[in-house]
Amino acid sequence: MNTEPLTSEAILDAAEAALRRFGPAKTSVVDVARALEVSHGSVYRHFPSKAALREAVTARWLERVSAPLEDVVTRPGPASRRLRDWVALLAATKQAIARDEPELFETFHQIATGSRDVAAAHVDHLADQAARIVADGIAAGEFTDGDPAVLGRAVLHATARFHHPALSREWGDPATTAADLDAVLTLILHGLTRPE
Amino acid sequence: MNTEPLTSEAILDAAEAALRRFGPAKTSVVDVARALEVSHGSVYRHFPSKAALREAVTARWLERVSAPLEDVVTRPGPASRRLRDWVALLAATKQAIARDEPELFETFHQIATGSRDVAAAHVDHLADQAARIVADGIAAGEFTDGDPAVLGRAVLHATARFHHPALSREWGDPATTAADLDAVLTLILHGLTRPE
DNA sequence: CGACTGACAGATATTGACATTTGTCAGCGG
DNA sequence: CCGCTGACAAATGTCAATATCTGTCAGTCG
Repeated sequence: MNTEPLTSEAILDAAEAALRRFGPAKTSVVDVARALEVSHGSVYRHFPSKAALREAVTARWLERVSAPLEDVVTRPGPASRRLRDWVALLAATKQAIARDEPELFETFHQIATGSRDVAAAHVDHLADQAARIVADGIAAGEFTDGDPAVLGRAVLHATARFHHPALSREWGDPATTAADLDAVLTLILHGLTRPE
Repeated sequence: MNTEPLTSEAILDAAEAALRRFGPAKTSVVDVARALEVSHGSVYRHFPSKAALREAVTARWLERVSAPLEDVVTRPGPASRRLRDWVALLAATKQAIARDEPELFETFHQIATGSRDVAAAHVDHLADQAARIVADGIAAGEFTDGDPAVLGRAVLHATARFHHPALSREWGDPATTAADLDAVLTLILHGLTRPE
């Protein structure tokens, strides 16, 4: 048969492919093992449970979501522009996946609501990225003073409607959604209160 | 038997009581009719379907949510204070119901996701209330210029995490949640950009 | 020896016969 | 007449028998 050794990476690839094809409800560990032409017992040598396997798939997938965002965080330019682009990219990415890969998106959402750890780590990661842009803006004198950690978290919360999976049903027409997000971003950047 | 005529209001009362007692999944039209000591056929003379009946219950219940908010909209005082209180009251009301009346809350959420009309009307109503406070603030020179309708909607969207039923799972500790909402409200009212 | 298998027990999901519910309507009674 | 009833068909829900799946582990193979 196959002389290649079975790796965790190969299992993750097969698991992701199976989740894409069958969806979270219809994907069994046996399905994944069958695709790799091994017994399902072998899969359990690499992952302690089905839940752990699905979490690993989700973690890897979330990493692929946040990696391109990192570029926006570290690139040069005004913080206000980068914060706008960062949120817009985050929202566009999540919305595109919800539209084009509903199976994987549902898996992610299920795990995010089920086991808190993976989701919480992702949220912390995003909040940190936002906080770093805010910190840059404060350092450059572009933004008003404040705790970057608190402000980054607030930016993420204020834009939750446009990137939180639980609200994917609200994402109707992309143009309207983009306009609504733009209004919220303008509100965050300018604020309501008139400067003295 | 009972000589009183059967009214839509009486049916709504009975339906709400039944939903509270049995929950949305276990409440049948027959249950509602039995409580009123009529046949279930009579209920269908007042509401064309079970879905319509549940929507009517939800609409009446949503009205009871937004009525107290109206007081905050029309009362005197600075717009910034009223906007803060309005959002805080909206969030606190939704969160209290999610905690204390999970049955009714689940019914509402189910209908909100299922049939768009009732939910959309409620969202429009709330956006309008926010817009009126914003309009007051602009008229008083307290807020910067802008379209109140757009800004009211943006305020509702930016605070969705704290009152949208789909995100009720995120409402963990009330103190932390209140602090997070406070950070978002401060962000909205002050904005990030430093005034020149 | 270490990676893998395959049989196994307990947990979970599927199926299909059965019961309840939704929604309609002809007709009863005030 | 008008509001209500109750019998009914179709849709939906329930439940127990059955099948599949998860997770374990003693044993096989290279």
